[in-house]
Amino acid sequence: MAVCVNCRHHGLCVHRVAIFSPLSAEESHRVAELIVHKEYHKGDFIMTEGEQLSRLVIVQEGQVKAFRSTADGREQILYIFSSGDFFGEKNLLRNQPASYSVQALVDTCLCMISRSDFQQLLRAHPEIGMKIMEELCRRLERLETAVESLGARDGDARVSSVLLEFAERYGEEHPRGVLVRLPLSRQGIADYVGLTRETVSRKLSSLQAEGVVELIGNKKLLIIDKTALEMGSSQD
Amino acid sequence: MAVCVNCRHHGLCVHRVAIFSPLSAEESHRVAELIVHKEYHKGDFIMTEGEQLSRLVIVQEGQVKAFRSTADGREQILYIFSSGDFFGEKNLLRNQPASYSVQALVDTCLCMISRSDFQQLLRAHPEIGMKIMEELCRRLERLETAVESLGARDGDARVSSVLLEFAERYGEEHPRGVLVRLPLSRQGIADYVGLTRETVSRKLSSLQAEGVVELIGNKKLLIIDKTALEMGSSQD
DNA sequence: CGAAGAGTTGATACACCTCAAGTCTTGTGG
DNA sequence: CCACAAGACTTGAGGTGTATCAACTCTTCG
Repeated sequence: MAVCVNCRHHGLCVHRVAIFSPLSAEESHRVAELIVHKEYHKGDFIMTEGEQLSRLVIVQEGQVKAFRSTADGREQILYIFSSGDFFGEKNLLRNQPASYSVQALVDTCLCMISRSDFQQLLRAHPEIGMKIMEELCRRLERLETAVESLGARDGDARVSSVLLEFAERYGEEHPRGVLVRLPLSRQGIADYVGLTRETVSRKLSSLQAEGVVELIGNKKLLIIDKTALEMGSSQD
Repeated sequence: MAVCVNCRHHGLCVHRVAIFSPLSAEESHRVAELIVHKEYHKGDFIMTEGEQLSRLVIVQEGQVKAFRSTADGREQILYIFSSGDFFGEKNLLRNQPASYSVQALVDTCLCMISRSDFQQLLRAHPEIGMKIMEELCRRLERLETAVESLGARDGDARVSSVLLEFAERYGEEHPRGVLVRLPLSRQGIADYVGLTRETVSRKLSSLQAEGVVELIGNKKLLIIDKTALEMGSSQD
């Protein structure tokens, strides 16, 4: 694992991260000194449930999934972290082992700050604490929505709303709708919305048959009738 | 709604709340001056999804449920807040409308601090911010577990784990096991674990038939074989 | 004591899972 | 650049757990 190529080419990774926005230019440079870079390949594990982590990890480039494994071999995906997102804060703030595993979805470059540097930074800049709090609140709200989805909505609604979520985060304009590059495989989507691979496949096929979406290979999808998805995602 | 009787009888409610523990005795008294008390009866709504709240709310005495309502009339309970817990922080930190409704499960006394007083307090005592962050992390972890439960475990496992959760929080020693005062009705438990009233009832009956628990009326339950629940909660 | 609400139990329906076969996609080496 | 193999995805048939609907019982409280 070499030093991150991106950081050398594209300037300081510190600038990509919202929680460090309160820092001045000079301070950013000083923080950049504290950062360790690491590259991972698609499929590599970055951390494992139960592990005692001692760094804050920031996604510089790429995409990772955070998930829990159940006794019977299923996975439940909790978060998808992309460029600018961070994780490991729980371990630093409460000195607790990781509550989920993290695995690279594509080749990924990460930035890491040691516990002591992070805590010093927090003390020196309380506004960073505020930024982190805001992010934790955003994350709480996402999980609240996930709980509502998994607990009170049927499969169709869950698939519709995950497509809308992906469109929001990874979609781009297209003459006939919104083109979405899916961050997850069918199995991954299934692990995210609490269904099986086969069921997700069927739901997507019927959305296509209804003319709501168009499947483009396995990694892309075109949303033609966004309104239909919005109707469907809030359950009939 | 009169001034809270409990606060007058039992001293300052500020002392019950972990996030204010960094305050000195003198400061606690000053904070107590800022607090408004309100009483609610069982069933009263304390806040409603979408509402723009302008106070931090602390549960002084009693119990409330936080939940979301779906279009088809189902409810998904997200949290049960008891004495010492707080809510509304999301609205104050990010200036966002409430993402859930809150309703009193029993007669309840609440303490409220205005947005501006709270923000002043946060600025003056960054350690309070740290305490809040810790609590947010705890809440995140609870929701992560809930997502795993709802997404990847079957009904039996969910009922077993909710019983263990209640035992942890509301259980008391008993010669034959752990006696649990249930904070929720059957419908409430169903809304918490994503099942229906009838299914919860059946699961509880069969746990009783297996000798794992003993139902005592509708509001109490004796856990006889805790190990069996622990086995069952992690799925077979 | 009676009525209303909460809980239980049974019968049936249906959504999703499981298992299995087949197809499409992707990446690799000749 | 094509051929092939491995992996990912799709589709079908059948089984299962949970929802639904309905009748009934228990609890609570005026």
